[in-house]
Amino acid sequence: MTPGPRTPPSPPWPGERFSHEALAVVLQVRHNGLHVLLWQRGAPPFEGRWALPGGPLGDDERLGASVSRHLATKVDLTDIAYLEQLETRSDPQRDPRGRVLATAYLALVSAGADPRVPPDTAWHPVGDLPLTAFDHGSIAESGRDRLRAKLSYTNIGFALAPGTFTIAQLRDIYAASVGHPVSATNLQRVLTRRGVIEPTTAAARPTALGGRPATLYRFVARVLVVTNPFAAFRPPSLFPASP
Amino acid sequence: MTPGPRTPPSPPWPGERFSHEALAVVLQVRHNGLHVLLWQRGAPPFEGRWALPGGPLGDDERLGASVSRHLATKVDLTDIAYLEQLETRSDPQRDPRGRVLATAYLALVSAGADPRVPPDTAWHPVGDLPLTAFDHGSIAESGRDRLRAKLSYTNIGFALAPGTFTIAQLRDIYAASVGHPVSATNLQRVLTRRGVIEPTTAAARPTALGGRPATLYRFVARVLVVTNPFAAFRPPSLFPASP
DNA sequence: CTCAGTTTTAGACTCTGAGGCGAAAAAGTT
DNA sequence: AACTTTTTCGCCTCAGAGTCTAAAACTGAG
Repeated sequence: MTPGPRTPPSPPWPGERFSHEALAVVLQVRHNGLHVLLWQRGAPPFEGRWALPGGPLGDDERLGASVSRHLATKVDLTDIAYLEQLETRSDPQRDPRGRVLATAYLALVSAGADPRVPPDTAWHPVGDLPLTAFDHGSIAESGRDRLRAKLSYTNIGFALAPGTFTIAQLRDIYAASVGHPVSATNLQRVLTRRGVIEPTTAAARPTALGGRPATLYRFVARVLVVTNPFAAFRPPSLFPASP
Repeated sequence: MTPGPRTPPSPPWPGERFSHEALAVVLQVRHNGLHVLLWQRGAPPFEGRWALPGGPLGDDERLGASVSRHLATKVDLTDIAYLEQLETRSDPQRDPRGRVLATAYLALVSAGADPRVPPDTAWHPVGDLPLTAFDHGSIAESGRDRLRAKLSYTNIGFALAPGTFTIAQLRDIYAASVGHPVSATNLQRVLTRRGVIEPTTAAARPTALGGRPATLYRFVARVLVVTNPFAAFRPPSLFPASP
């Protein structure tokens, strides 16, 4: 046997090398509003401004794993119900210290969960951000937009809602996320018809101050499923029948 | 005046540095099929296999510009009607020579254009790819899926169709892209109702062998516009009227 | 213990608009 | 005049919006 790899000597990779960081837009519905997790920088540049959690990509690490690792120090990992790559920013000027590429992820935390976060981090309403560092403000908005779009044609709500919930709770979660009122009646009908949510058998009630106890619902699947929206572009069910 | 920048001395950026390349999934409808532009590697690794066009990110270059630059050597720049970032691949093993991050872009070329390409590059049916190098096969499929999804809820067809076209031509383009037959009748009504296409006044006919001359249509806008699909999640038009 | 009040769910209707499907009409060519 | 291809029209279905009402199930007062 010839020892070592069989690959012929390959030329060194021609390009430059770049610093790279993984960032997370962590979103959660709290207090009937959509919030994003930010931490306040304690050192220049942008000292005092708020930044997305994240950090440098590890030597032998994939980007998704890197986000998870960095988030582990900010929020409990098990609280992240969904993670999806958003986009990669490459503006050479985006970091005044030098060039750093950044790949941003969208991370969702279920409502109700209240992970411990370090003292320098806090949840901010995504519609009313504080002064942000770098390009993190626009990245956060990009994450918010992605979530809003996906809410309408996927079951991504599973990552925002607790494991079991009433329609009223779900309405509040959706309303907070999309940024405008949502009809509970329509929401219930549309989501059940699509097969996205289902009532639990042991429909019970958690608490209230009088009033009919609500049925508890749950999401049928807890992985992303897109509902085929436009019949216009589905494969036709019927073809001109052969004579 | 104090000379030089005012920023206090900042610590060096902590992370490693990574090679980074920009790749393009260049799609075009040709011969009634959706094709992707690939070039055949002439050297290891993956010698003889087909790869996406692209190359190393430049020192002071943004990713989008890098794709354009690398494409310029493969196809005429002006033939790229649309460019959009797809995703960033970070598997440490994706290149056997060493770690290279790759950011892929989706690039669309209008049907009818026939850019000169170098001798080692060729168009391949995206539904029947040859042996591909690295993870380029799955990236190409990812681009195809993105295009298919966007065809249904955006006007992205403007980048696939020539400046002016008949409904029949457009039907063929859509059918080739989505991979199944499309009804010309429905396509015309849906796209005009959405305000995506419009008939040209000088509706004329190019050629045929008998038959009614077709009206020439054009896309109203040649930048991406998404049509708000789900009224379910639009802001409600009516509120419970105050008494 | 019962009854009134409250709160919320759940279901019944109707209405609208988008899209699917098929056939007739239009406008050329041979 | 026959043929061909495209356009246009009408009808049907279905998803979703919006409104209203009945029913359910709890709280608290009498």
